[in-house]
Amino acid sequence: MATKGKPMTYSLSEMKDEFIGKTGTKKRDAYEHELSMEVLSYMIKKVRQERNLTQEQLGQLVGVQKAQISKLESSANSATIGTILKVFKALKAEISFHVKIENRKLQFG
Amino acid sequence: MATKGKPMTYSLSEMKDEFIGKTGTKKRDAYEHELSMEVLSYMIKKVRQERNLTQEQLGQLVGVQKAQISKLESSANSATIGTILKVFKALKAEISFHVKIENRKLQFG
DNA sequence: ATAGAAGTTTCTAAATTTGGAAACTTTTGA
DNA sequence: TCAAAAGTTTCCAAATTTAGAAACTTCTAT
Repeated sequence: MATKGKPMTYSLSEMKDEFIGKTGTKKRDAYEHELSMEVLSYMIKKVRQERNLTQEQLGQLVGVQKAQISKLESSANSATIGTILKVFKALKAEISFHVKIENRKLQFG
Repeated sequence: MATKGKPMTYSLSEMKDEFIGKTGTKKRDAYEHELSMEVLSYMIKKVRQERNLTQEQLGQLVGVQKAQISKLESSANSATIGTILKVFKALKAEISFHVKIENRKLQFG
């Protein structure tokens, strides 16, 4: 898709800034928060597929029925860290957490 | 601390391989699992300190009593993803998750 | 088109987390 | 040294997650 003069590639951050709002705005915060909420569900599913496993097979590896895998893949935000780690362990996948401290003043009171 | 001839710097992975065991060994797996279990607790505390907050102040930001913050900082593995995200949001910190798929065959049956 | 595989939803009970409140312990700074 | 601040632990109840089982829906390959 050609446009006139404007570069066609943006980094993900730049796109977020432009279309969603700069880091710190309410809209961006909400977006990032929702993104984080569902990213783990997506990851579990993605890795399972990468491993060519059905939910039932993964369930066996974890030691639960397929229904629990399905629920996790649809919404992991209410799952405990321990549960998530158990699943990734069964998938032979290493998960790591990275924290970035934003340069904004905290408000409270 | 000087030694003869041997380089003094290792990457974290190399050190893990040498002192704990290669990825895939039971010992390494156990280590990684335990590490993941507690890293979030550590991160919450670290970021809070980085922000120069007491547990009570962070509690106010999150909307809970300081006791809950203390419990989270001592053991986050049983907390839900949602709870963890709520705390990091209050700390104005972005958390991201990274998954690395290990190249090992899965066994099940 | 269709049957079976794969995935989703619902109901239920047990297990566990969340959070308050208060007592307790440790740390800190004067 | 000591009092106050900061952090931890315990008890309890409400809220929520976990998991099984089964019914239901969607997907897939023939």
